[in-house]
Amino acid sequence: MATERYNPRASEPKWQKAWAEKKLFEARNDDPKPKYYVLEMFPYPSGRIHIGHTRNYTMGDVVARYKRAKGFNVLHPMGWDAFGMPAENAAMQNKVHPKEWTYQNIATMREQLKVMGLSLDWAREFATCDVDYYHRQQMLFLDFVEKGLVTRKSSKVNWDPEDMTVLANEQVIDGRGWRSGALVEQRELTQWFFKITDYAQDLLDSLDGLDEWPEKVKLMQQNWIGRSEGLLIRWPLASDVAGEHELEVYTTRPDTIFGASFMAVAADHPLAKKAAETNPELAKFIDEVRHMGTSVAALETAEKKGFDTGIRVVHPFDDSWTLPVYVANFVLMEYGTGAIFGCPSGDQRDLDFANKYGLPVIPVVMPEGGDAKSFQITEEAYVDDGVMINSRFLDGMKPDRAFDEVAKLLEQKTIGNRPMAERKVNFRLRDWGISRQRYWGCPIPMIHCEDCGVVPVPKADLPVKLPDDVDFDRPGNPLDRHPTWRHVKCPQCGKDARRETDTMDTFVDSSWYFARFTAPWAHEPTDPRAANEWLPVDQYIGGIEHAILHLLYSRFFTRAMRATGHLDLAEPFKGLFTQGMVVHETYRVGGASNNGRWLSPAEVRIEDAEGKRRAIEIATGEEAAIGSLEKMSKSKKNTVSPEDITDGYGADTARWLMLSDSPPEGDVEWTDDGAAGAHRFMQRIWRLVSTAAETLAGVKPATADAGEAGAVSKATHKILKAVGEDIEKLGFNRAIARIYELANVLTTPLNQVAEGKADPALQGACREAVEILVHLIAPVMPHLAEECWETLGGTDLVAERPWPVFDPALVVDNQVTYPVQVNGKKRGDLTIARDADQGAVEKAVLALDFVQKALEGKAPRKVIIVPQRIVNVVA
RNA sequence: GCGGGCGUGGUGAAAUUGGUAUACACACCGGACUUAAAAUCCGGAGGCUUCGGCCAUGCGGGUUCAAGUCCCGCCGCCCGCACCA
Repeated sequence: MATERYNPRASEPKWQKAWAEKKLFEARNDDPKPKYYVLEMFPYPSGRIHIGHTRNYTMGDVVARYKRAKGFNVLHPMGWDAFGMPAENAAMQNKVHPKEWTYQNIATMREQLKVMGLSLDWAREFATCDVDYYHRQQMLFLDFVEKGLVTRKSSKVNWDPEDMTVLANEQVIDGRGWRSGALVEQRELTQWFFKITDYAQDLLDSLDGLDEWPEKVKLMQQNWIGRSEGLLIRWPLASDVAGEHELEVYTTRPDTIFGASFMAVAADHPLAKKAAETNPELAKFIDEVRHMGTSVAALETAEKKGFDTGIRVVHPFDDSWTLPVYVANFVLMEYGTGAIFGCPSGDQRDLDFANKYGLPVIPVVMPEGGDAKSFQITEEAYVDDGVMINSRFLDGMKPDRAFDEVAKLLEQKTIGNRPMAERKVNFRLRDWGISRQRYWGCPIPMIHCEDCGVVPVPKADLPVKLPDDVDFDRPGNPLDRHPTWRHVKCPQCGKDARRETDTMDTFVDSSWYFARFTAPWAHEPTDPRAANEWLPVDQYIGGIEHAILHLLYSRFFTRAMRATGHLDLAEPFKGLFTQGMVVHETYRVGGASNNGRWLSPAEVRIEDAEGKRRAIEIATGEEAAIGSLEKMSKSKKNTVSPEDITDGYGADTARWLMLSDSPPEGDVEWTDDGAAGAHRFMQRIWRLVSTAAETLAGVKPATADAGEAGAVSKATHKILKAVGEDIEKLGFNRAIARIYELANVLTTPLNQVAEGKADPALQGACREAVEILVHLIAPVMPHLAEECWETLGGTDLVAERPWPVFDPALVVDNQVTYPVQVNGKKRGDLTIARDADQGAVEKAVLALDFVQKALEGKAPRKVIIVPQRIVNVVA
């Protein structure tokens, strides 16, 4: 009888080797089985695997192993999102080449992932910094250029003058560069853009069809795309300004046009610039606005300020009505036309502005049933639905009718030789600027020639390889000061020309890697046949932090790849799942204030004193404040590395812990107790199986339908069904609870078997139950499952075996126990044959003691019988 | 400001989507085994109770035979976007 403890450190490598030798996880593109593509967002090789990765990849692996057992040809690949700034920062700080740093990290992290026993197809592995990969990305770029999906235009960027690079908005913290701390400047730079806005409407509409995506993510994308329907109105200028005779304004509320009391334009608006030429005070104001901070805090607290340009416009419906044009600091050049008309009564911001500058406030919408004569707006704008007032021919209409009326009338009027108004759909979504003044990224394959302009690198000359001989002793882009790399002949005229030295945003790399996995050996970016066969990804799993950018870019890229013939679908991810974070409580000595000192979990000892948990710093004996659960971060030192579990308890324990207790979309707390508990359960399974294994050796699995054995079979098949359903729905925590339940149910019978006290029927049922148990734990604890299977005499691997099939006859009971309520409160139970008709159930219920007592001899008012559920007697 | 979500034991959480509230786990308590401890196994447990019951899913109301679940109003927490016209 095997009674030793299960030793994961010995077993896990053994089974990993066995799987690898049989190449069980290598997907073949010509496999006739139905396909299933499961993918976890690939990691950035920062140095070490984080516990969050462990959770993410465990979830994907459970799905992959389950689907494989269900008979699918499963593609479950892994790669590395390997370009990006941290490699360059490391180069600057530690004098190590970004390439060396990156590949070193990849090597480390690959080994860490292998310890996890993930069923990954390592044959398809690649890193986005492989020349082989970015070569294909450059091919795609050129195809996009040819298709008109790429433009080059000037745009405002956050410029870090110290690091001499463009920063993304999220890299600007309180107006300063996140790394250098230098004050960020706004600069106009000519940049490369992908024309994602061409697909704005399609990207919005297609969200509807993504019914396996979280509503939350779809909503976030919808808001990000930000579609609005409005009217473009051309207001005549009272007198021409430097040849201009109109001001174009975009509005979603043309119905409020009679409430207009001023116009406001952005500081960068052409009209503002022209007016400033002759007005030094205005020029000064515009300059001030430009230098205002762009940080969230600055915007929130910034006072609404304006400056009257002296320019006047004429109201489209009243030649005698003129309105002043202000330059205002809250109007954005990037949205609409960079100009608005202000209707103070219907917009809080406009109202504040009007009150500040003494502009008229005319209420134009009032609540239905209100009194038009007395209705006034002073401090709070009225933004709800209602009826039009003070609006001449619009009076009495609802705002949406007034909208149409104004649109209809102004469309017919003309200004210059254009209509005075046009209906226009506006999007918040901007084109995707991909230029980065960095070294460690995919070079943009373009050449600047003085005579020919911007010329694409001929495909035959690809790849444009990053030069290795670069130095990072100075800030800025090393490609810009490389002695030879940037000098090149113009492919068109042959004259000396200059390479584009910008590289692509790393989001480009991650926007098509899922397609590359389908045929990573292909010479073209994709093998369209393979891509169309495997895609869309059936189940994509990753963090919510990518809900907008990565997922939106990938959706755009798939469309662009379709337009250029690389694949033939629009939506890359059929099912999306966003998993929660791994959190841990924090410890801090020296008070909760800012001067406190954070401690790592390893530095504290938890004591239980009179029911209260206390954390004591081991080194000093000082008590530390226990802080809330927070995302693991280096600054708060509440990180736990996967090795903390795998070194002691093994990969299966780590995998089990990551999926236990908490729903996968929510945060999971890492606790020592949890890890110990998961490990205890693993040992318990091993003990259950291994102690019974000898007695069960010659026993044939059999399903029993009666007696003690029948109860075992019944419970086992019910749980088998439930676990399958839970995994399909990614309800891993529920699946695990069911498995605990099965272990609890089997404990007594299996002990009987081990003690030789079981009859043949119970032995057969137990044999079957144990086999099912082993298959049920296999997706989560694959190594233990193999060890158990071997102990039971299995000659093949669980990893290559099919998922067990439950017997439908066993999951329904012949007898049903109805809870019986009287007036909605449970008073007892009724056990009756499953197929008893309503009449029989009612008769039996009314005969029950407690029901008779409650009815006091009277007839019930009503008896509600919900078949297979509940009975309620209304007295 | 706009949009969305959440609130259930000491703790993480279940609840077939309107049908027995608290499955499963952690922690806790008791028992067995042990010289002892660990490990393991068995058992207990929402609160109050006059032992008939009564009260409990953030608070208050409503719909319903029946509400954690649906509706209305509060309170609290979390997330996303944000000067978007």
